[in-house]
Amino acid sequence: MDKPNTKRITLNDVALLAGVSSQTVSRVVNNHPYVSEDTRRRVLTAIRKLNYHPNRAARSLATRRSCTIGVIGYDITFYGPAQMVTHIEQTAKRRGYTVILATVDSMTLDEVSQAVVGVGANAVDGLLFISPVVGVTYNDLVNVCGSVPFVQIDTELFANVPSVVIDQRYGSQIATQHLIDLGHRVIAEISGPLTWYGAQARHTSWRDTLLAAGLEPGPSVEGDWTARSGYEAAKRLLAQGARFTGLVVGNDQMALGALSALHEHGLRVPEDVSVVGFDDVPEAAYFSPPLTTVRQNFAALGEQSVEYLITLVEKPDTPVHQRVLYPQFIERQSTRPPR
Amino acid sequence: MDKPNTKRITLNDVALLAGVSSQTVSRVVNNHPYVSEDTRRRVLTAIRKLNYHPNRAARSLATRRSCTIGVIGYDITFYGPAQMVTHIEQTAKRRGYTVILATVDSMTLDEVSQAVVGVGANAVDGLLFISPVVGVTYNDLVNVCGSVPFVQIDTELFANVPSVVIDQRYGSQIATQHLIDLGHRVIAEISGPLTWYGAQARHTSWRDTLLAAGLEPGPSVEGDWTARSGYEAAKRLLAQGARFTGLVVGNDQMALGALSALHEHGLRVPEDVSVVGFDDVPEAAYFSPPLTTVRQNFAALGEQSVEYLITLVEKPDTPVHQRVLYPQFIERQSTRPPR
DNA sequence: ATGAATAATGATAACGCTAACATCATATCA
DNA sequence: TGATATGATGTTAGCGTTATCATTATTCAT
Repeated sequence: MDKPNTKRITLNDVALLAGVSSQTVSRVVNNHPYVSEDTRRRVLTAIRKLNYHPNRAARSLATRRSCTIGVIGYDITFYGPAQMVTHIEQTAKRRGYTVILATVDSMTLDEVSQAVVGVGANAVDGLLFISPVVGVTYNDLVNVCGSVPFVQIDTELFANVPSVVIDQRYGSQIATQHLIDLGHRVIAEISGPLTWYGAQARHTSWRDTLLAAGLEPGPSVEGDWTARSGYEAAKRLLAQGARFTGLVVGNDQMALGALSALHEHGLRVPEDVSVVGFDDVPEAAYFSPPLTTVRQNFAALGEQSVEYLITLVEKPDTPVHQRVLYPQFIERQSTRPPR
Repeated sequence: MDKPNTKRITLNDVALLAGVSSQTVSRVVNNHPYVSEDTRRRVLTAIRKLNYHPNRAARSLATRRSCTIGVIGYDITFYGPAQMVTHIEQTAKRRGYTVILATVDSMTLDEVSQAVVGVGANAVDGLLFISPVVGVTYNDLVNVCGSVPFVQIDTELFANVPSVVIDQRYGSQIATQHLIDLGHRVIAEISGPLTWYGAQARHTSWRDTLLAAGLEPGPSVEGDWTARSGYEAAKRLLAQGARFTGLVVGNDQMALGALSALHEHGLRVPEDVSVVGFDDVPEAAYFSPPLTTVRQNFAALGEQSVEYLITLVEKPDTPVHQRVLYPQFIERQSTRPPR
């Protein structure tokens, strides 16, 4: 199908074959006006015959645009981030953009700026930071990104920076309130790592909701999002002899671990303890018992951040703002009134 | 930190400031020999002062290399693929390469070639296909990729194409044999979608292993990898009145669904039915009961495929081969001898 | 019929970098 | 001492596009 001796096909080759100037071919390729129907057809035929594809590097050198966005992600193997990355890529593709991916091990200024350089700050029209943890500040990012517009995803709530976030405070509130409304009076928590904005928000909101209801916050232990850590956190809670009947957990994986620990301890869910998770991973409905949880729309998070970023790229003077999405409460069988 | 009026900093600006030619700056940037310690230092200082970063597009236009690899993935939200993507990116970074990501909804020739073009076949030094499903053939890919080297991951076993795969046939064999060795005689299966090479391999191997042991393969139902489908598949199995005591499931998520269905049906695991999964997702140890499963090393899959691809990029006449990795059996509490 | 608008094309110069060659010291050897 | 190697630099010419300007043919109103 291809030439054996791989010589790159350029605009000029097409122009020669079509009997026009390379500039005209460029016009056809870029859908510019002022090309007669006739030549357009001839050029298109030549393009197809030679299997020509424009060279991105050359184009972006001439245009100073790359139609590429960089995604800098912190730990994208978890369900949420993986979901986001997928939807970011799909939305970008739909809008004619390509995605360059880079991961960082920590959100330090050093690592992040290295990632930005790696992604090639000047080879990218915009940057997306999946930055759910405390680390570089907005001002750091401004410095690192220079004139490249960027959007942060899943970052601090109510910060006036270009970002798209979920109001997890609200999510945790409805989860906790749900347990209160069922009649629970001692409600413990297994939180995510408090270096994460989301974990922080959920934790604070759990406490505040209890206080607002005139209840003393139950014991709280910190996990690291994994099922294992949820298991261990629950063990620790039980070892402390805490007598809670409600348990709010920072995500579904940890909730699974907690379920396992409670079970081992001879406690039944929901008869003895009600458990509510966070995220609504696809598996949550098949835990035993099916998990009451708070659904986060990671897909929307990904999509909207890309849309926002592209707006910023194409209209640089768009005012900065934070878009806030709301999670949704999902009631299943892991919660019920205390006995 | 940056100039307010965003003028791009070029090699020339650095050269001017350092009082050398732009070529010398280029030499410094690319660590070429024949630059005196003294000028090198001067140039580096100038680079730092101006915060210069080489322009990728220009460089790759001049070099005809991009130090970028394209990853074309089919459904990367599942645990395995997400794991792979992460490790691909990390390995690539370590080796000085950047990753461009593209997803396809199906492995059809059409979609795949579109993705390859989208990724910019000519803006990429090599391509990685996460192609676990039946679809485009090796020859299709050769045509689509032209002279760009590529490696397939997690594809057909024993195909003599540049690829890195896990021997899932073997994995399913040890899983099934484990149940046989425990004394189970009726062993059912919930397979993944048989359009996936892996699902196919596991399915065939489950059957073959039983036949080799002189046993009749139990009933088999097809799922779609989700917990929901595992739940429904198990329901269907039970509705058929199948009297199996062993159940081999195509992945851990479906196994979770099956666990839930068995539980609902009043069957205890492992007392009444032994269940073995596949993948060893981090949650599997916290299912109830903890799941016996077959661990796949997705990290290694990702790493090795990148290493292989880079070899292909840098030494184009490397002979084609398939690297095969082996899964590992993990015994937990969901399997035991039948009563 | 004339000038002005407009459609269709081509020519030329960037874009920022590196490869390849050219140059000029300086060091090394017979 | 002259010939030769080699270290350190500069010059020039692309890489494959697109922007910009220039040119020609065509249409249309006056």
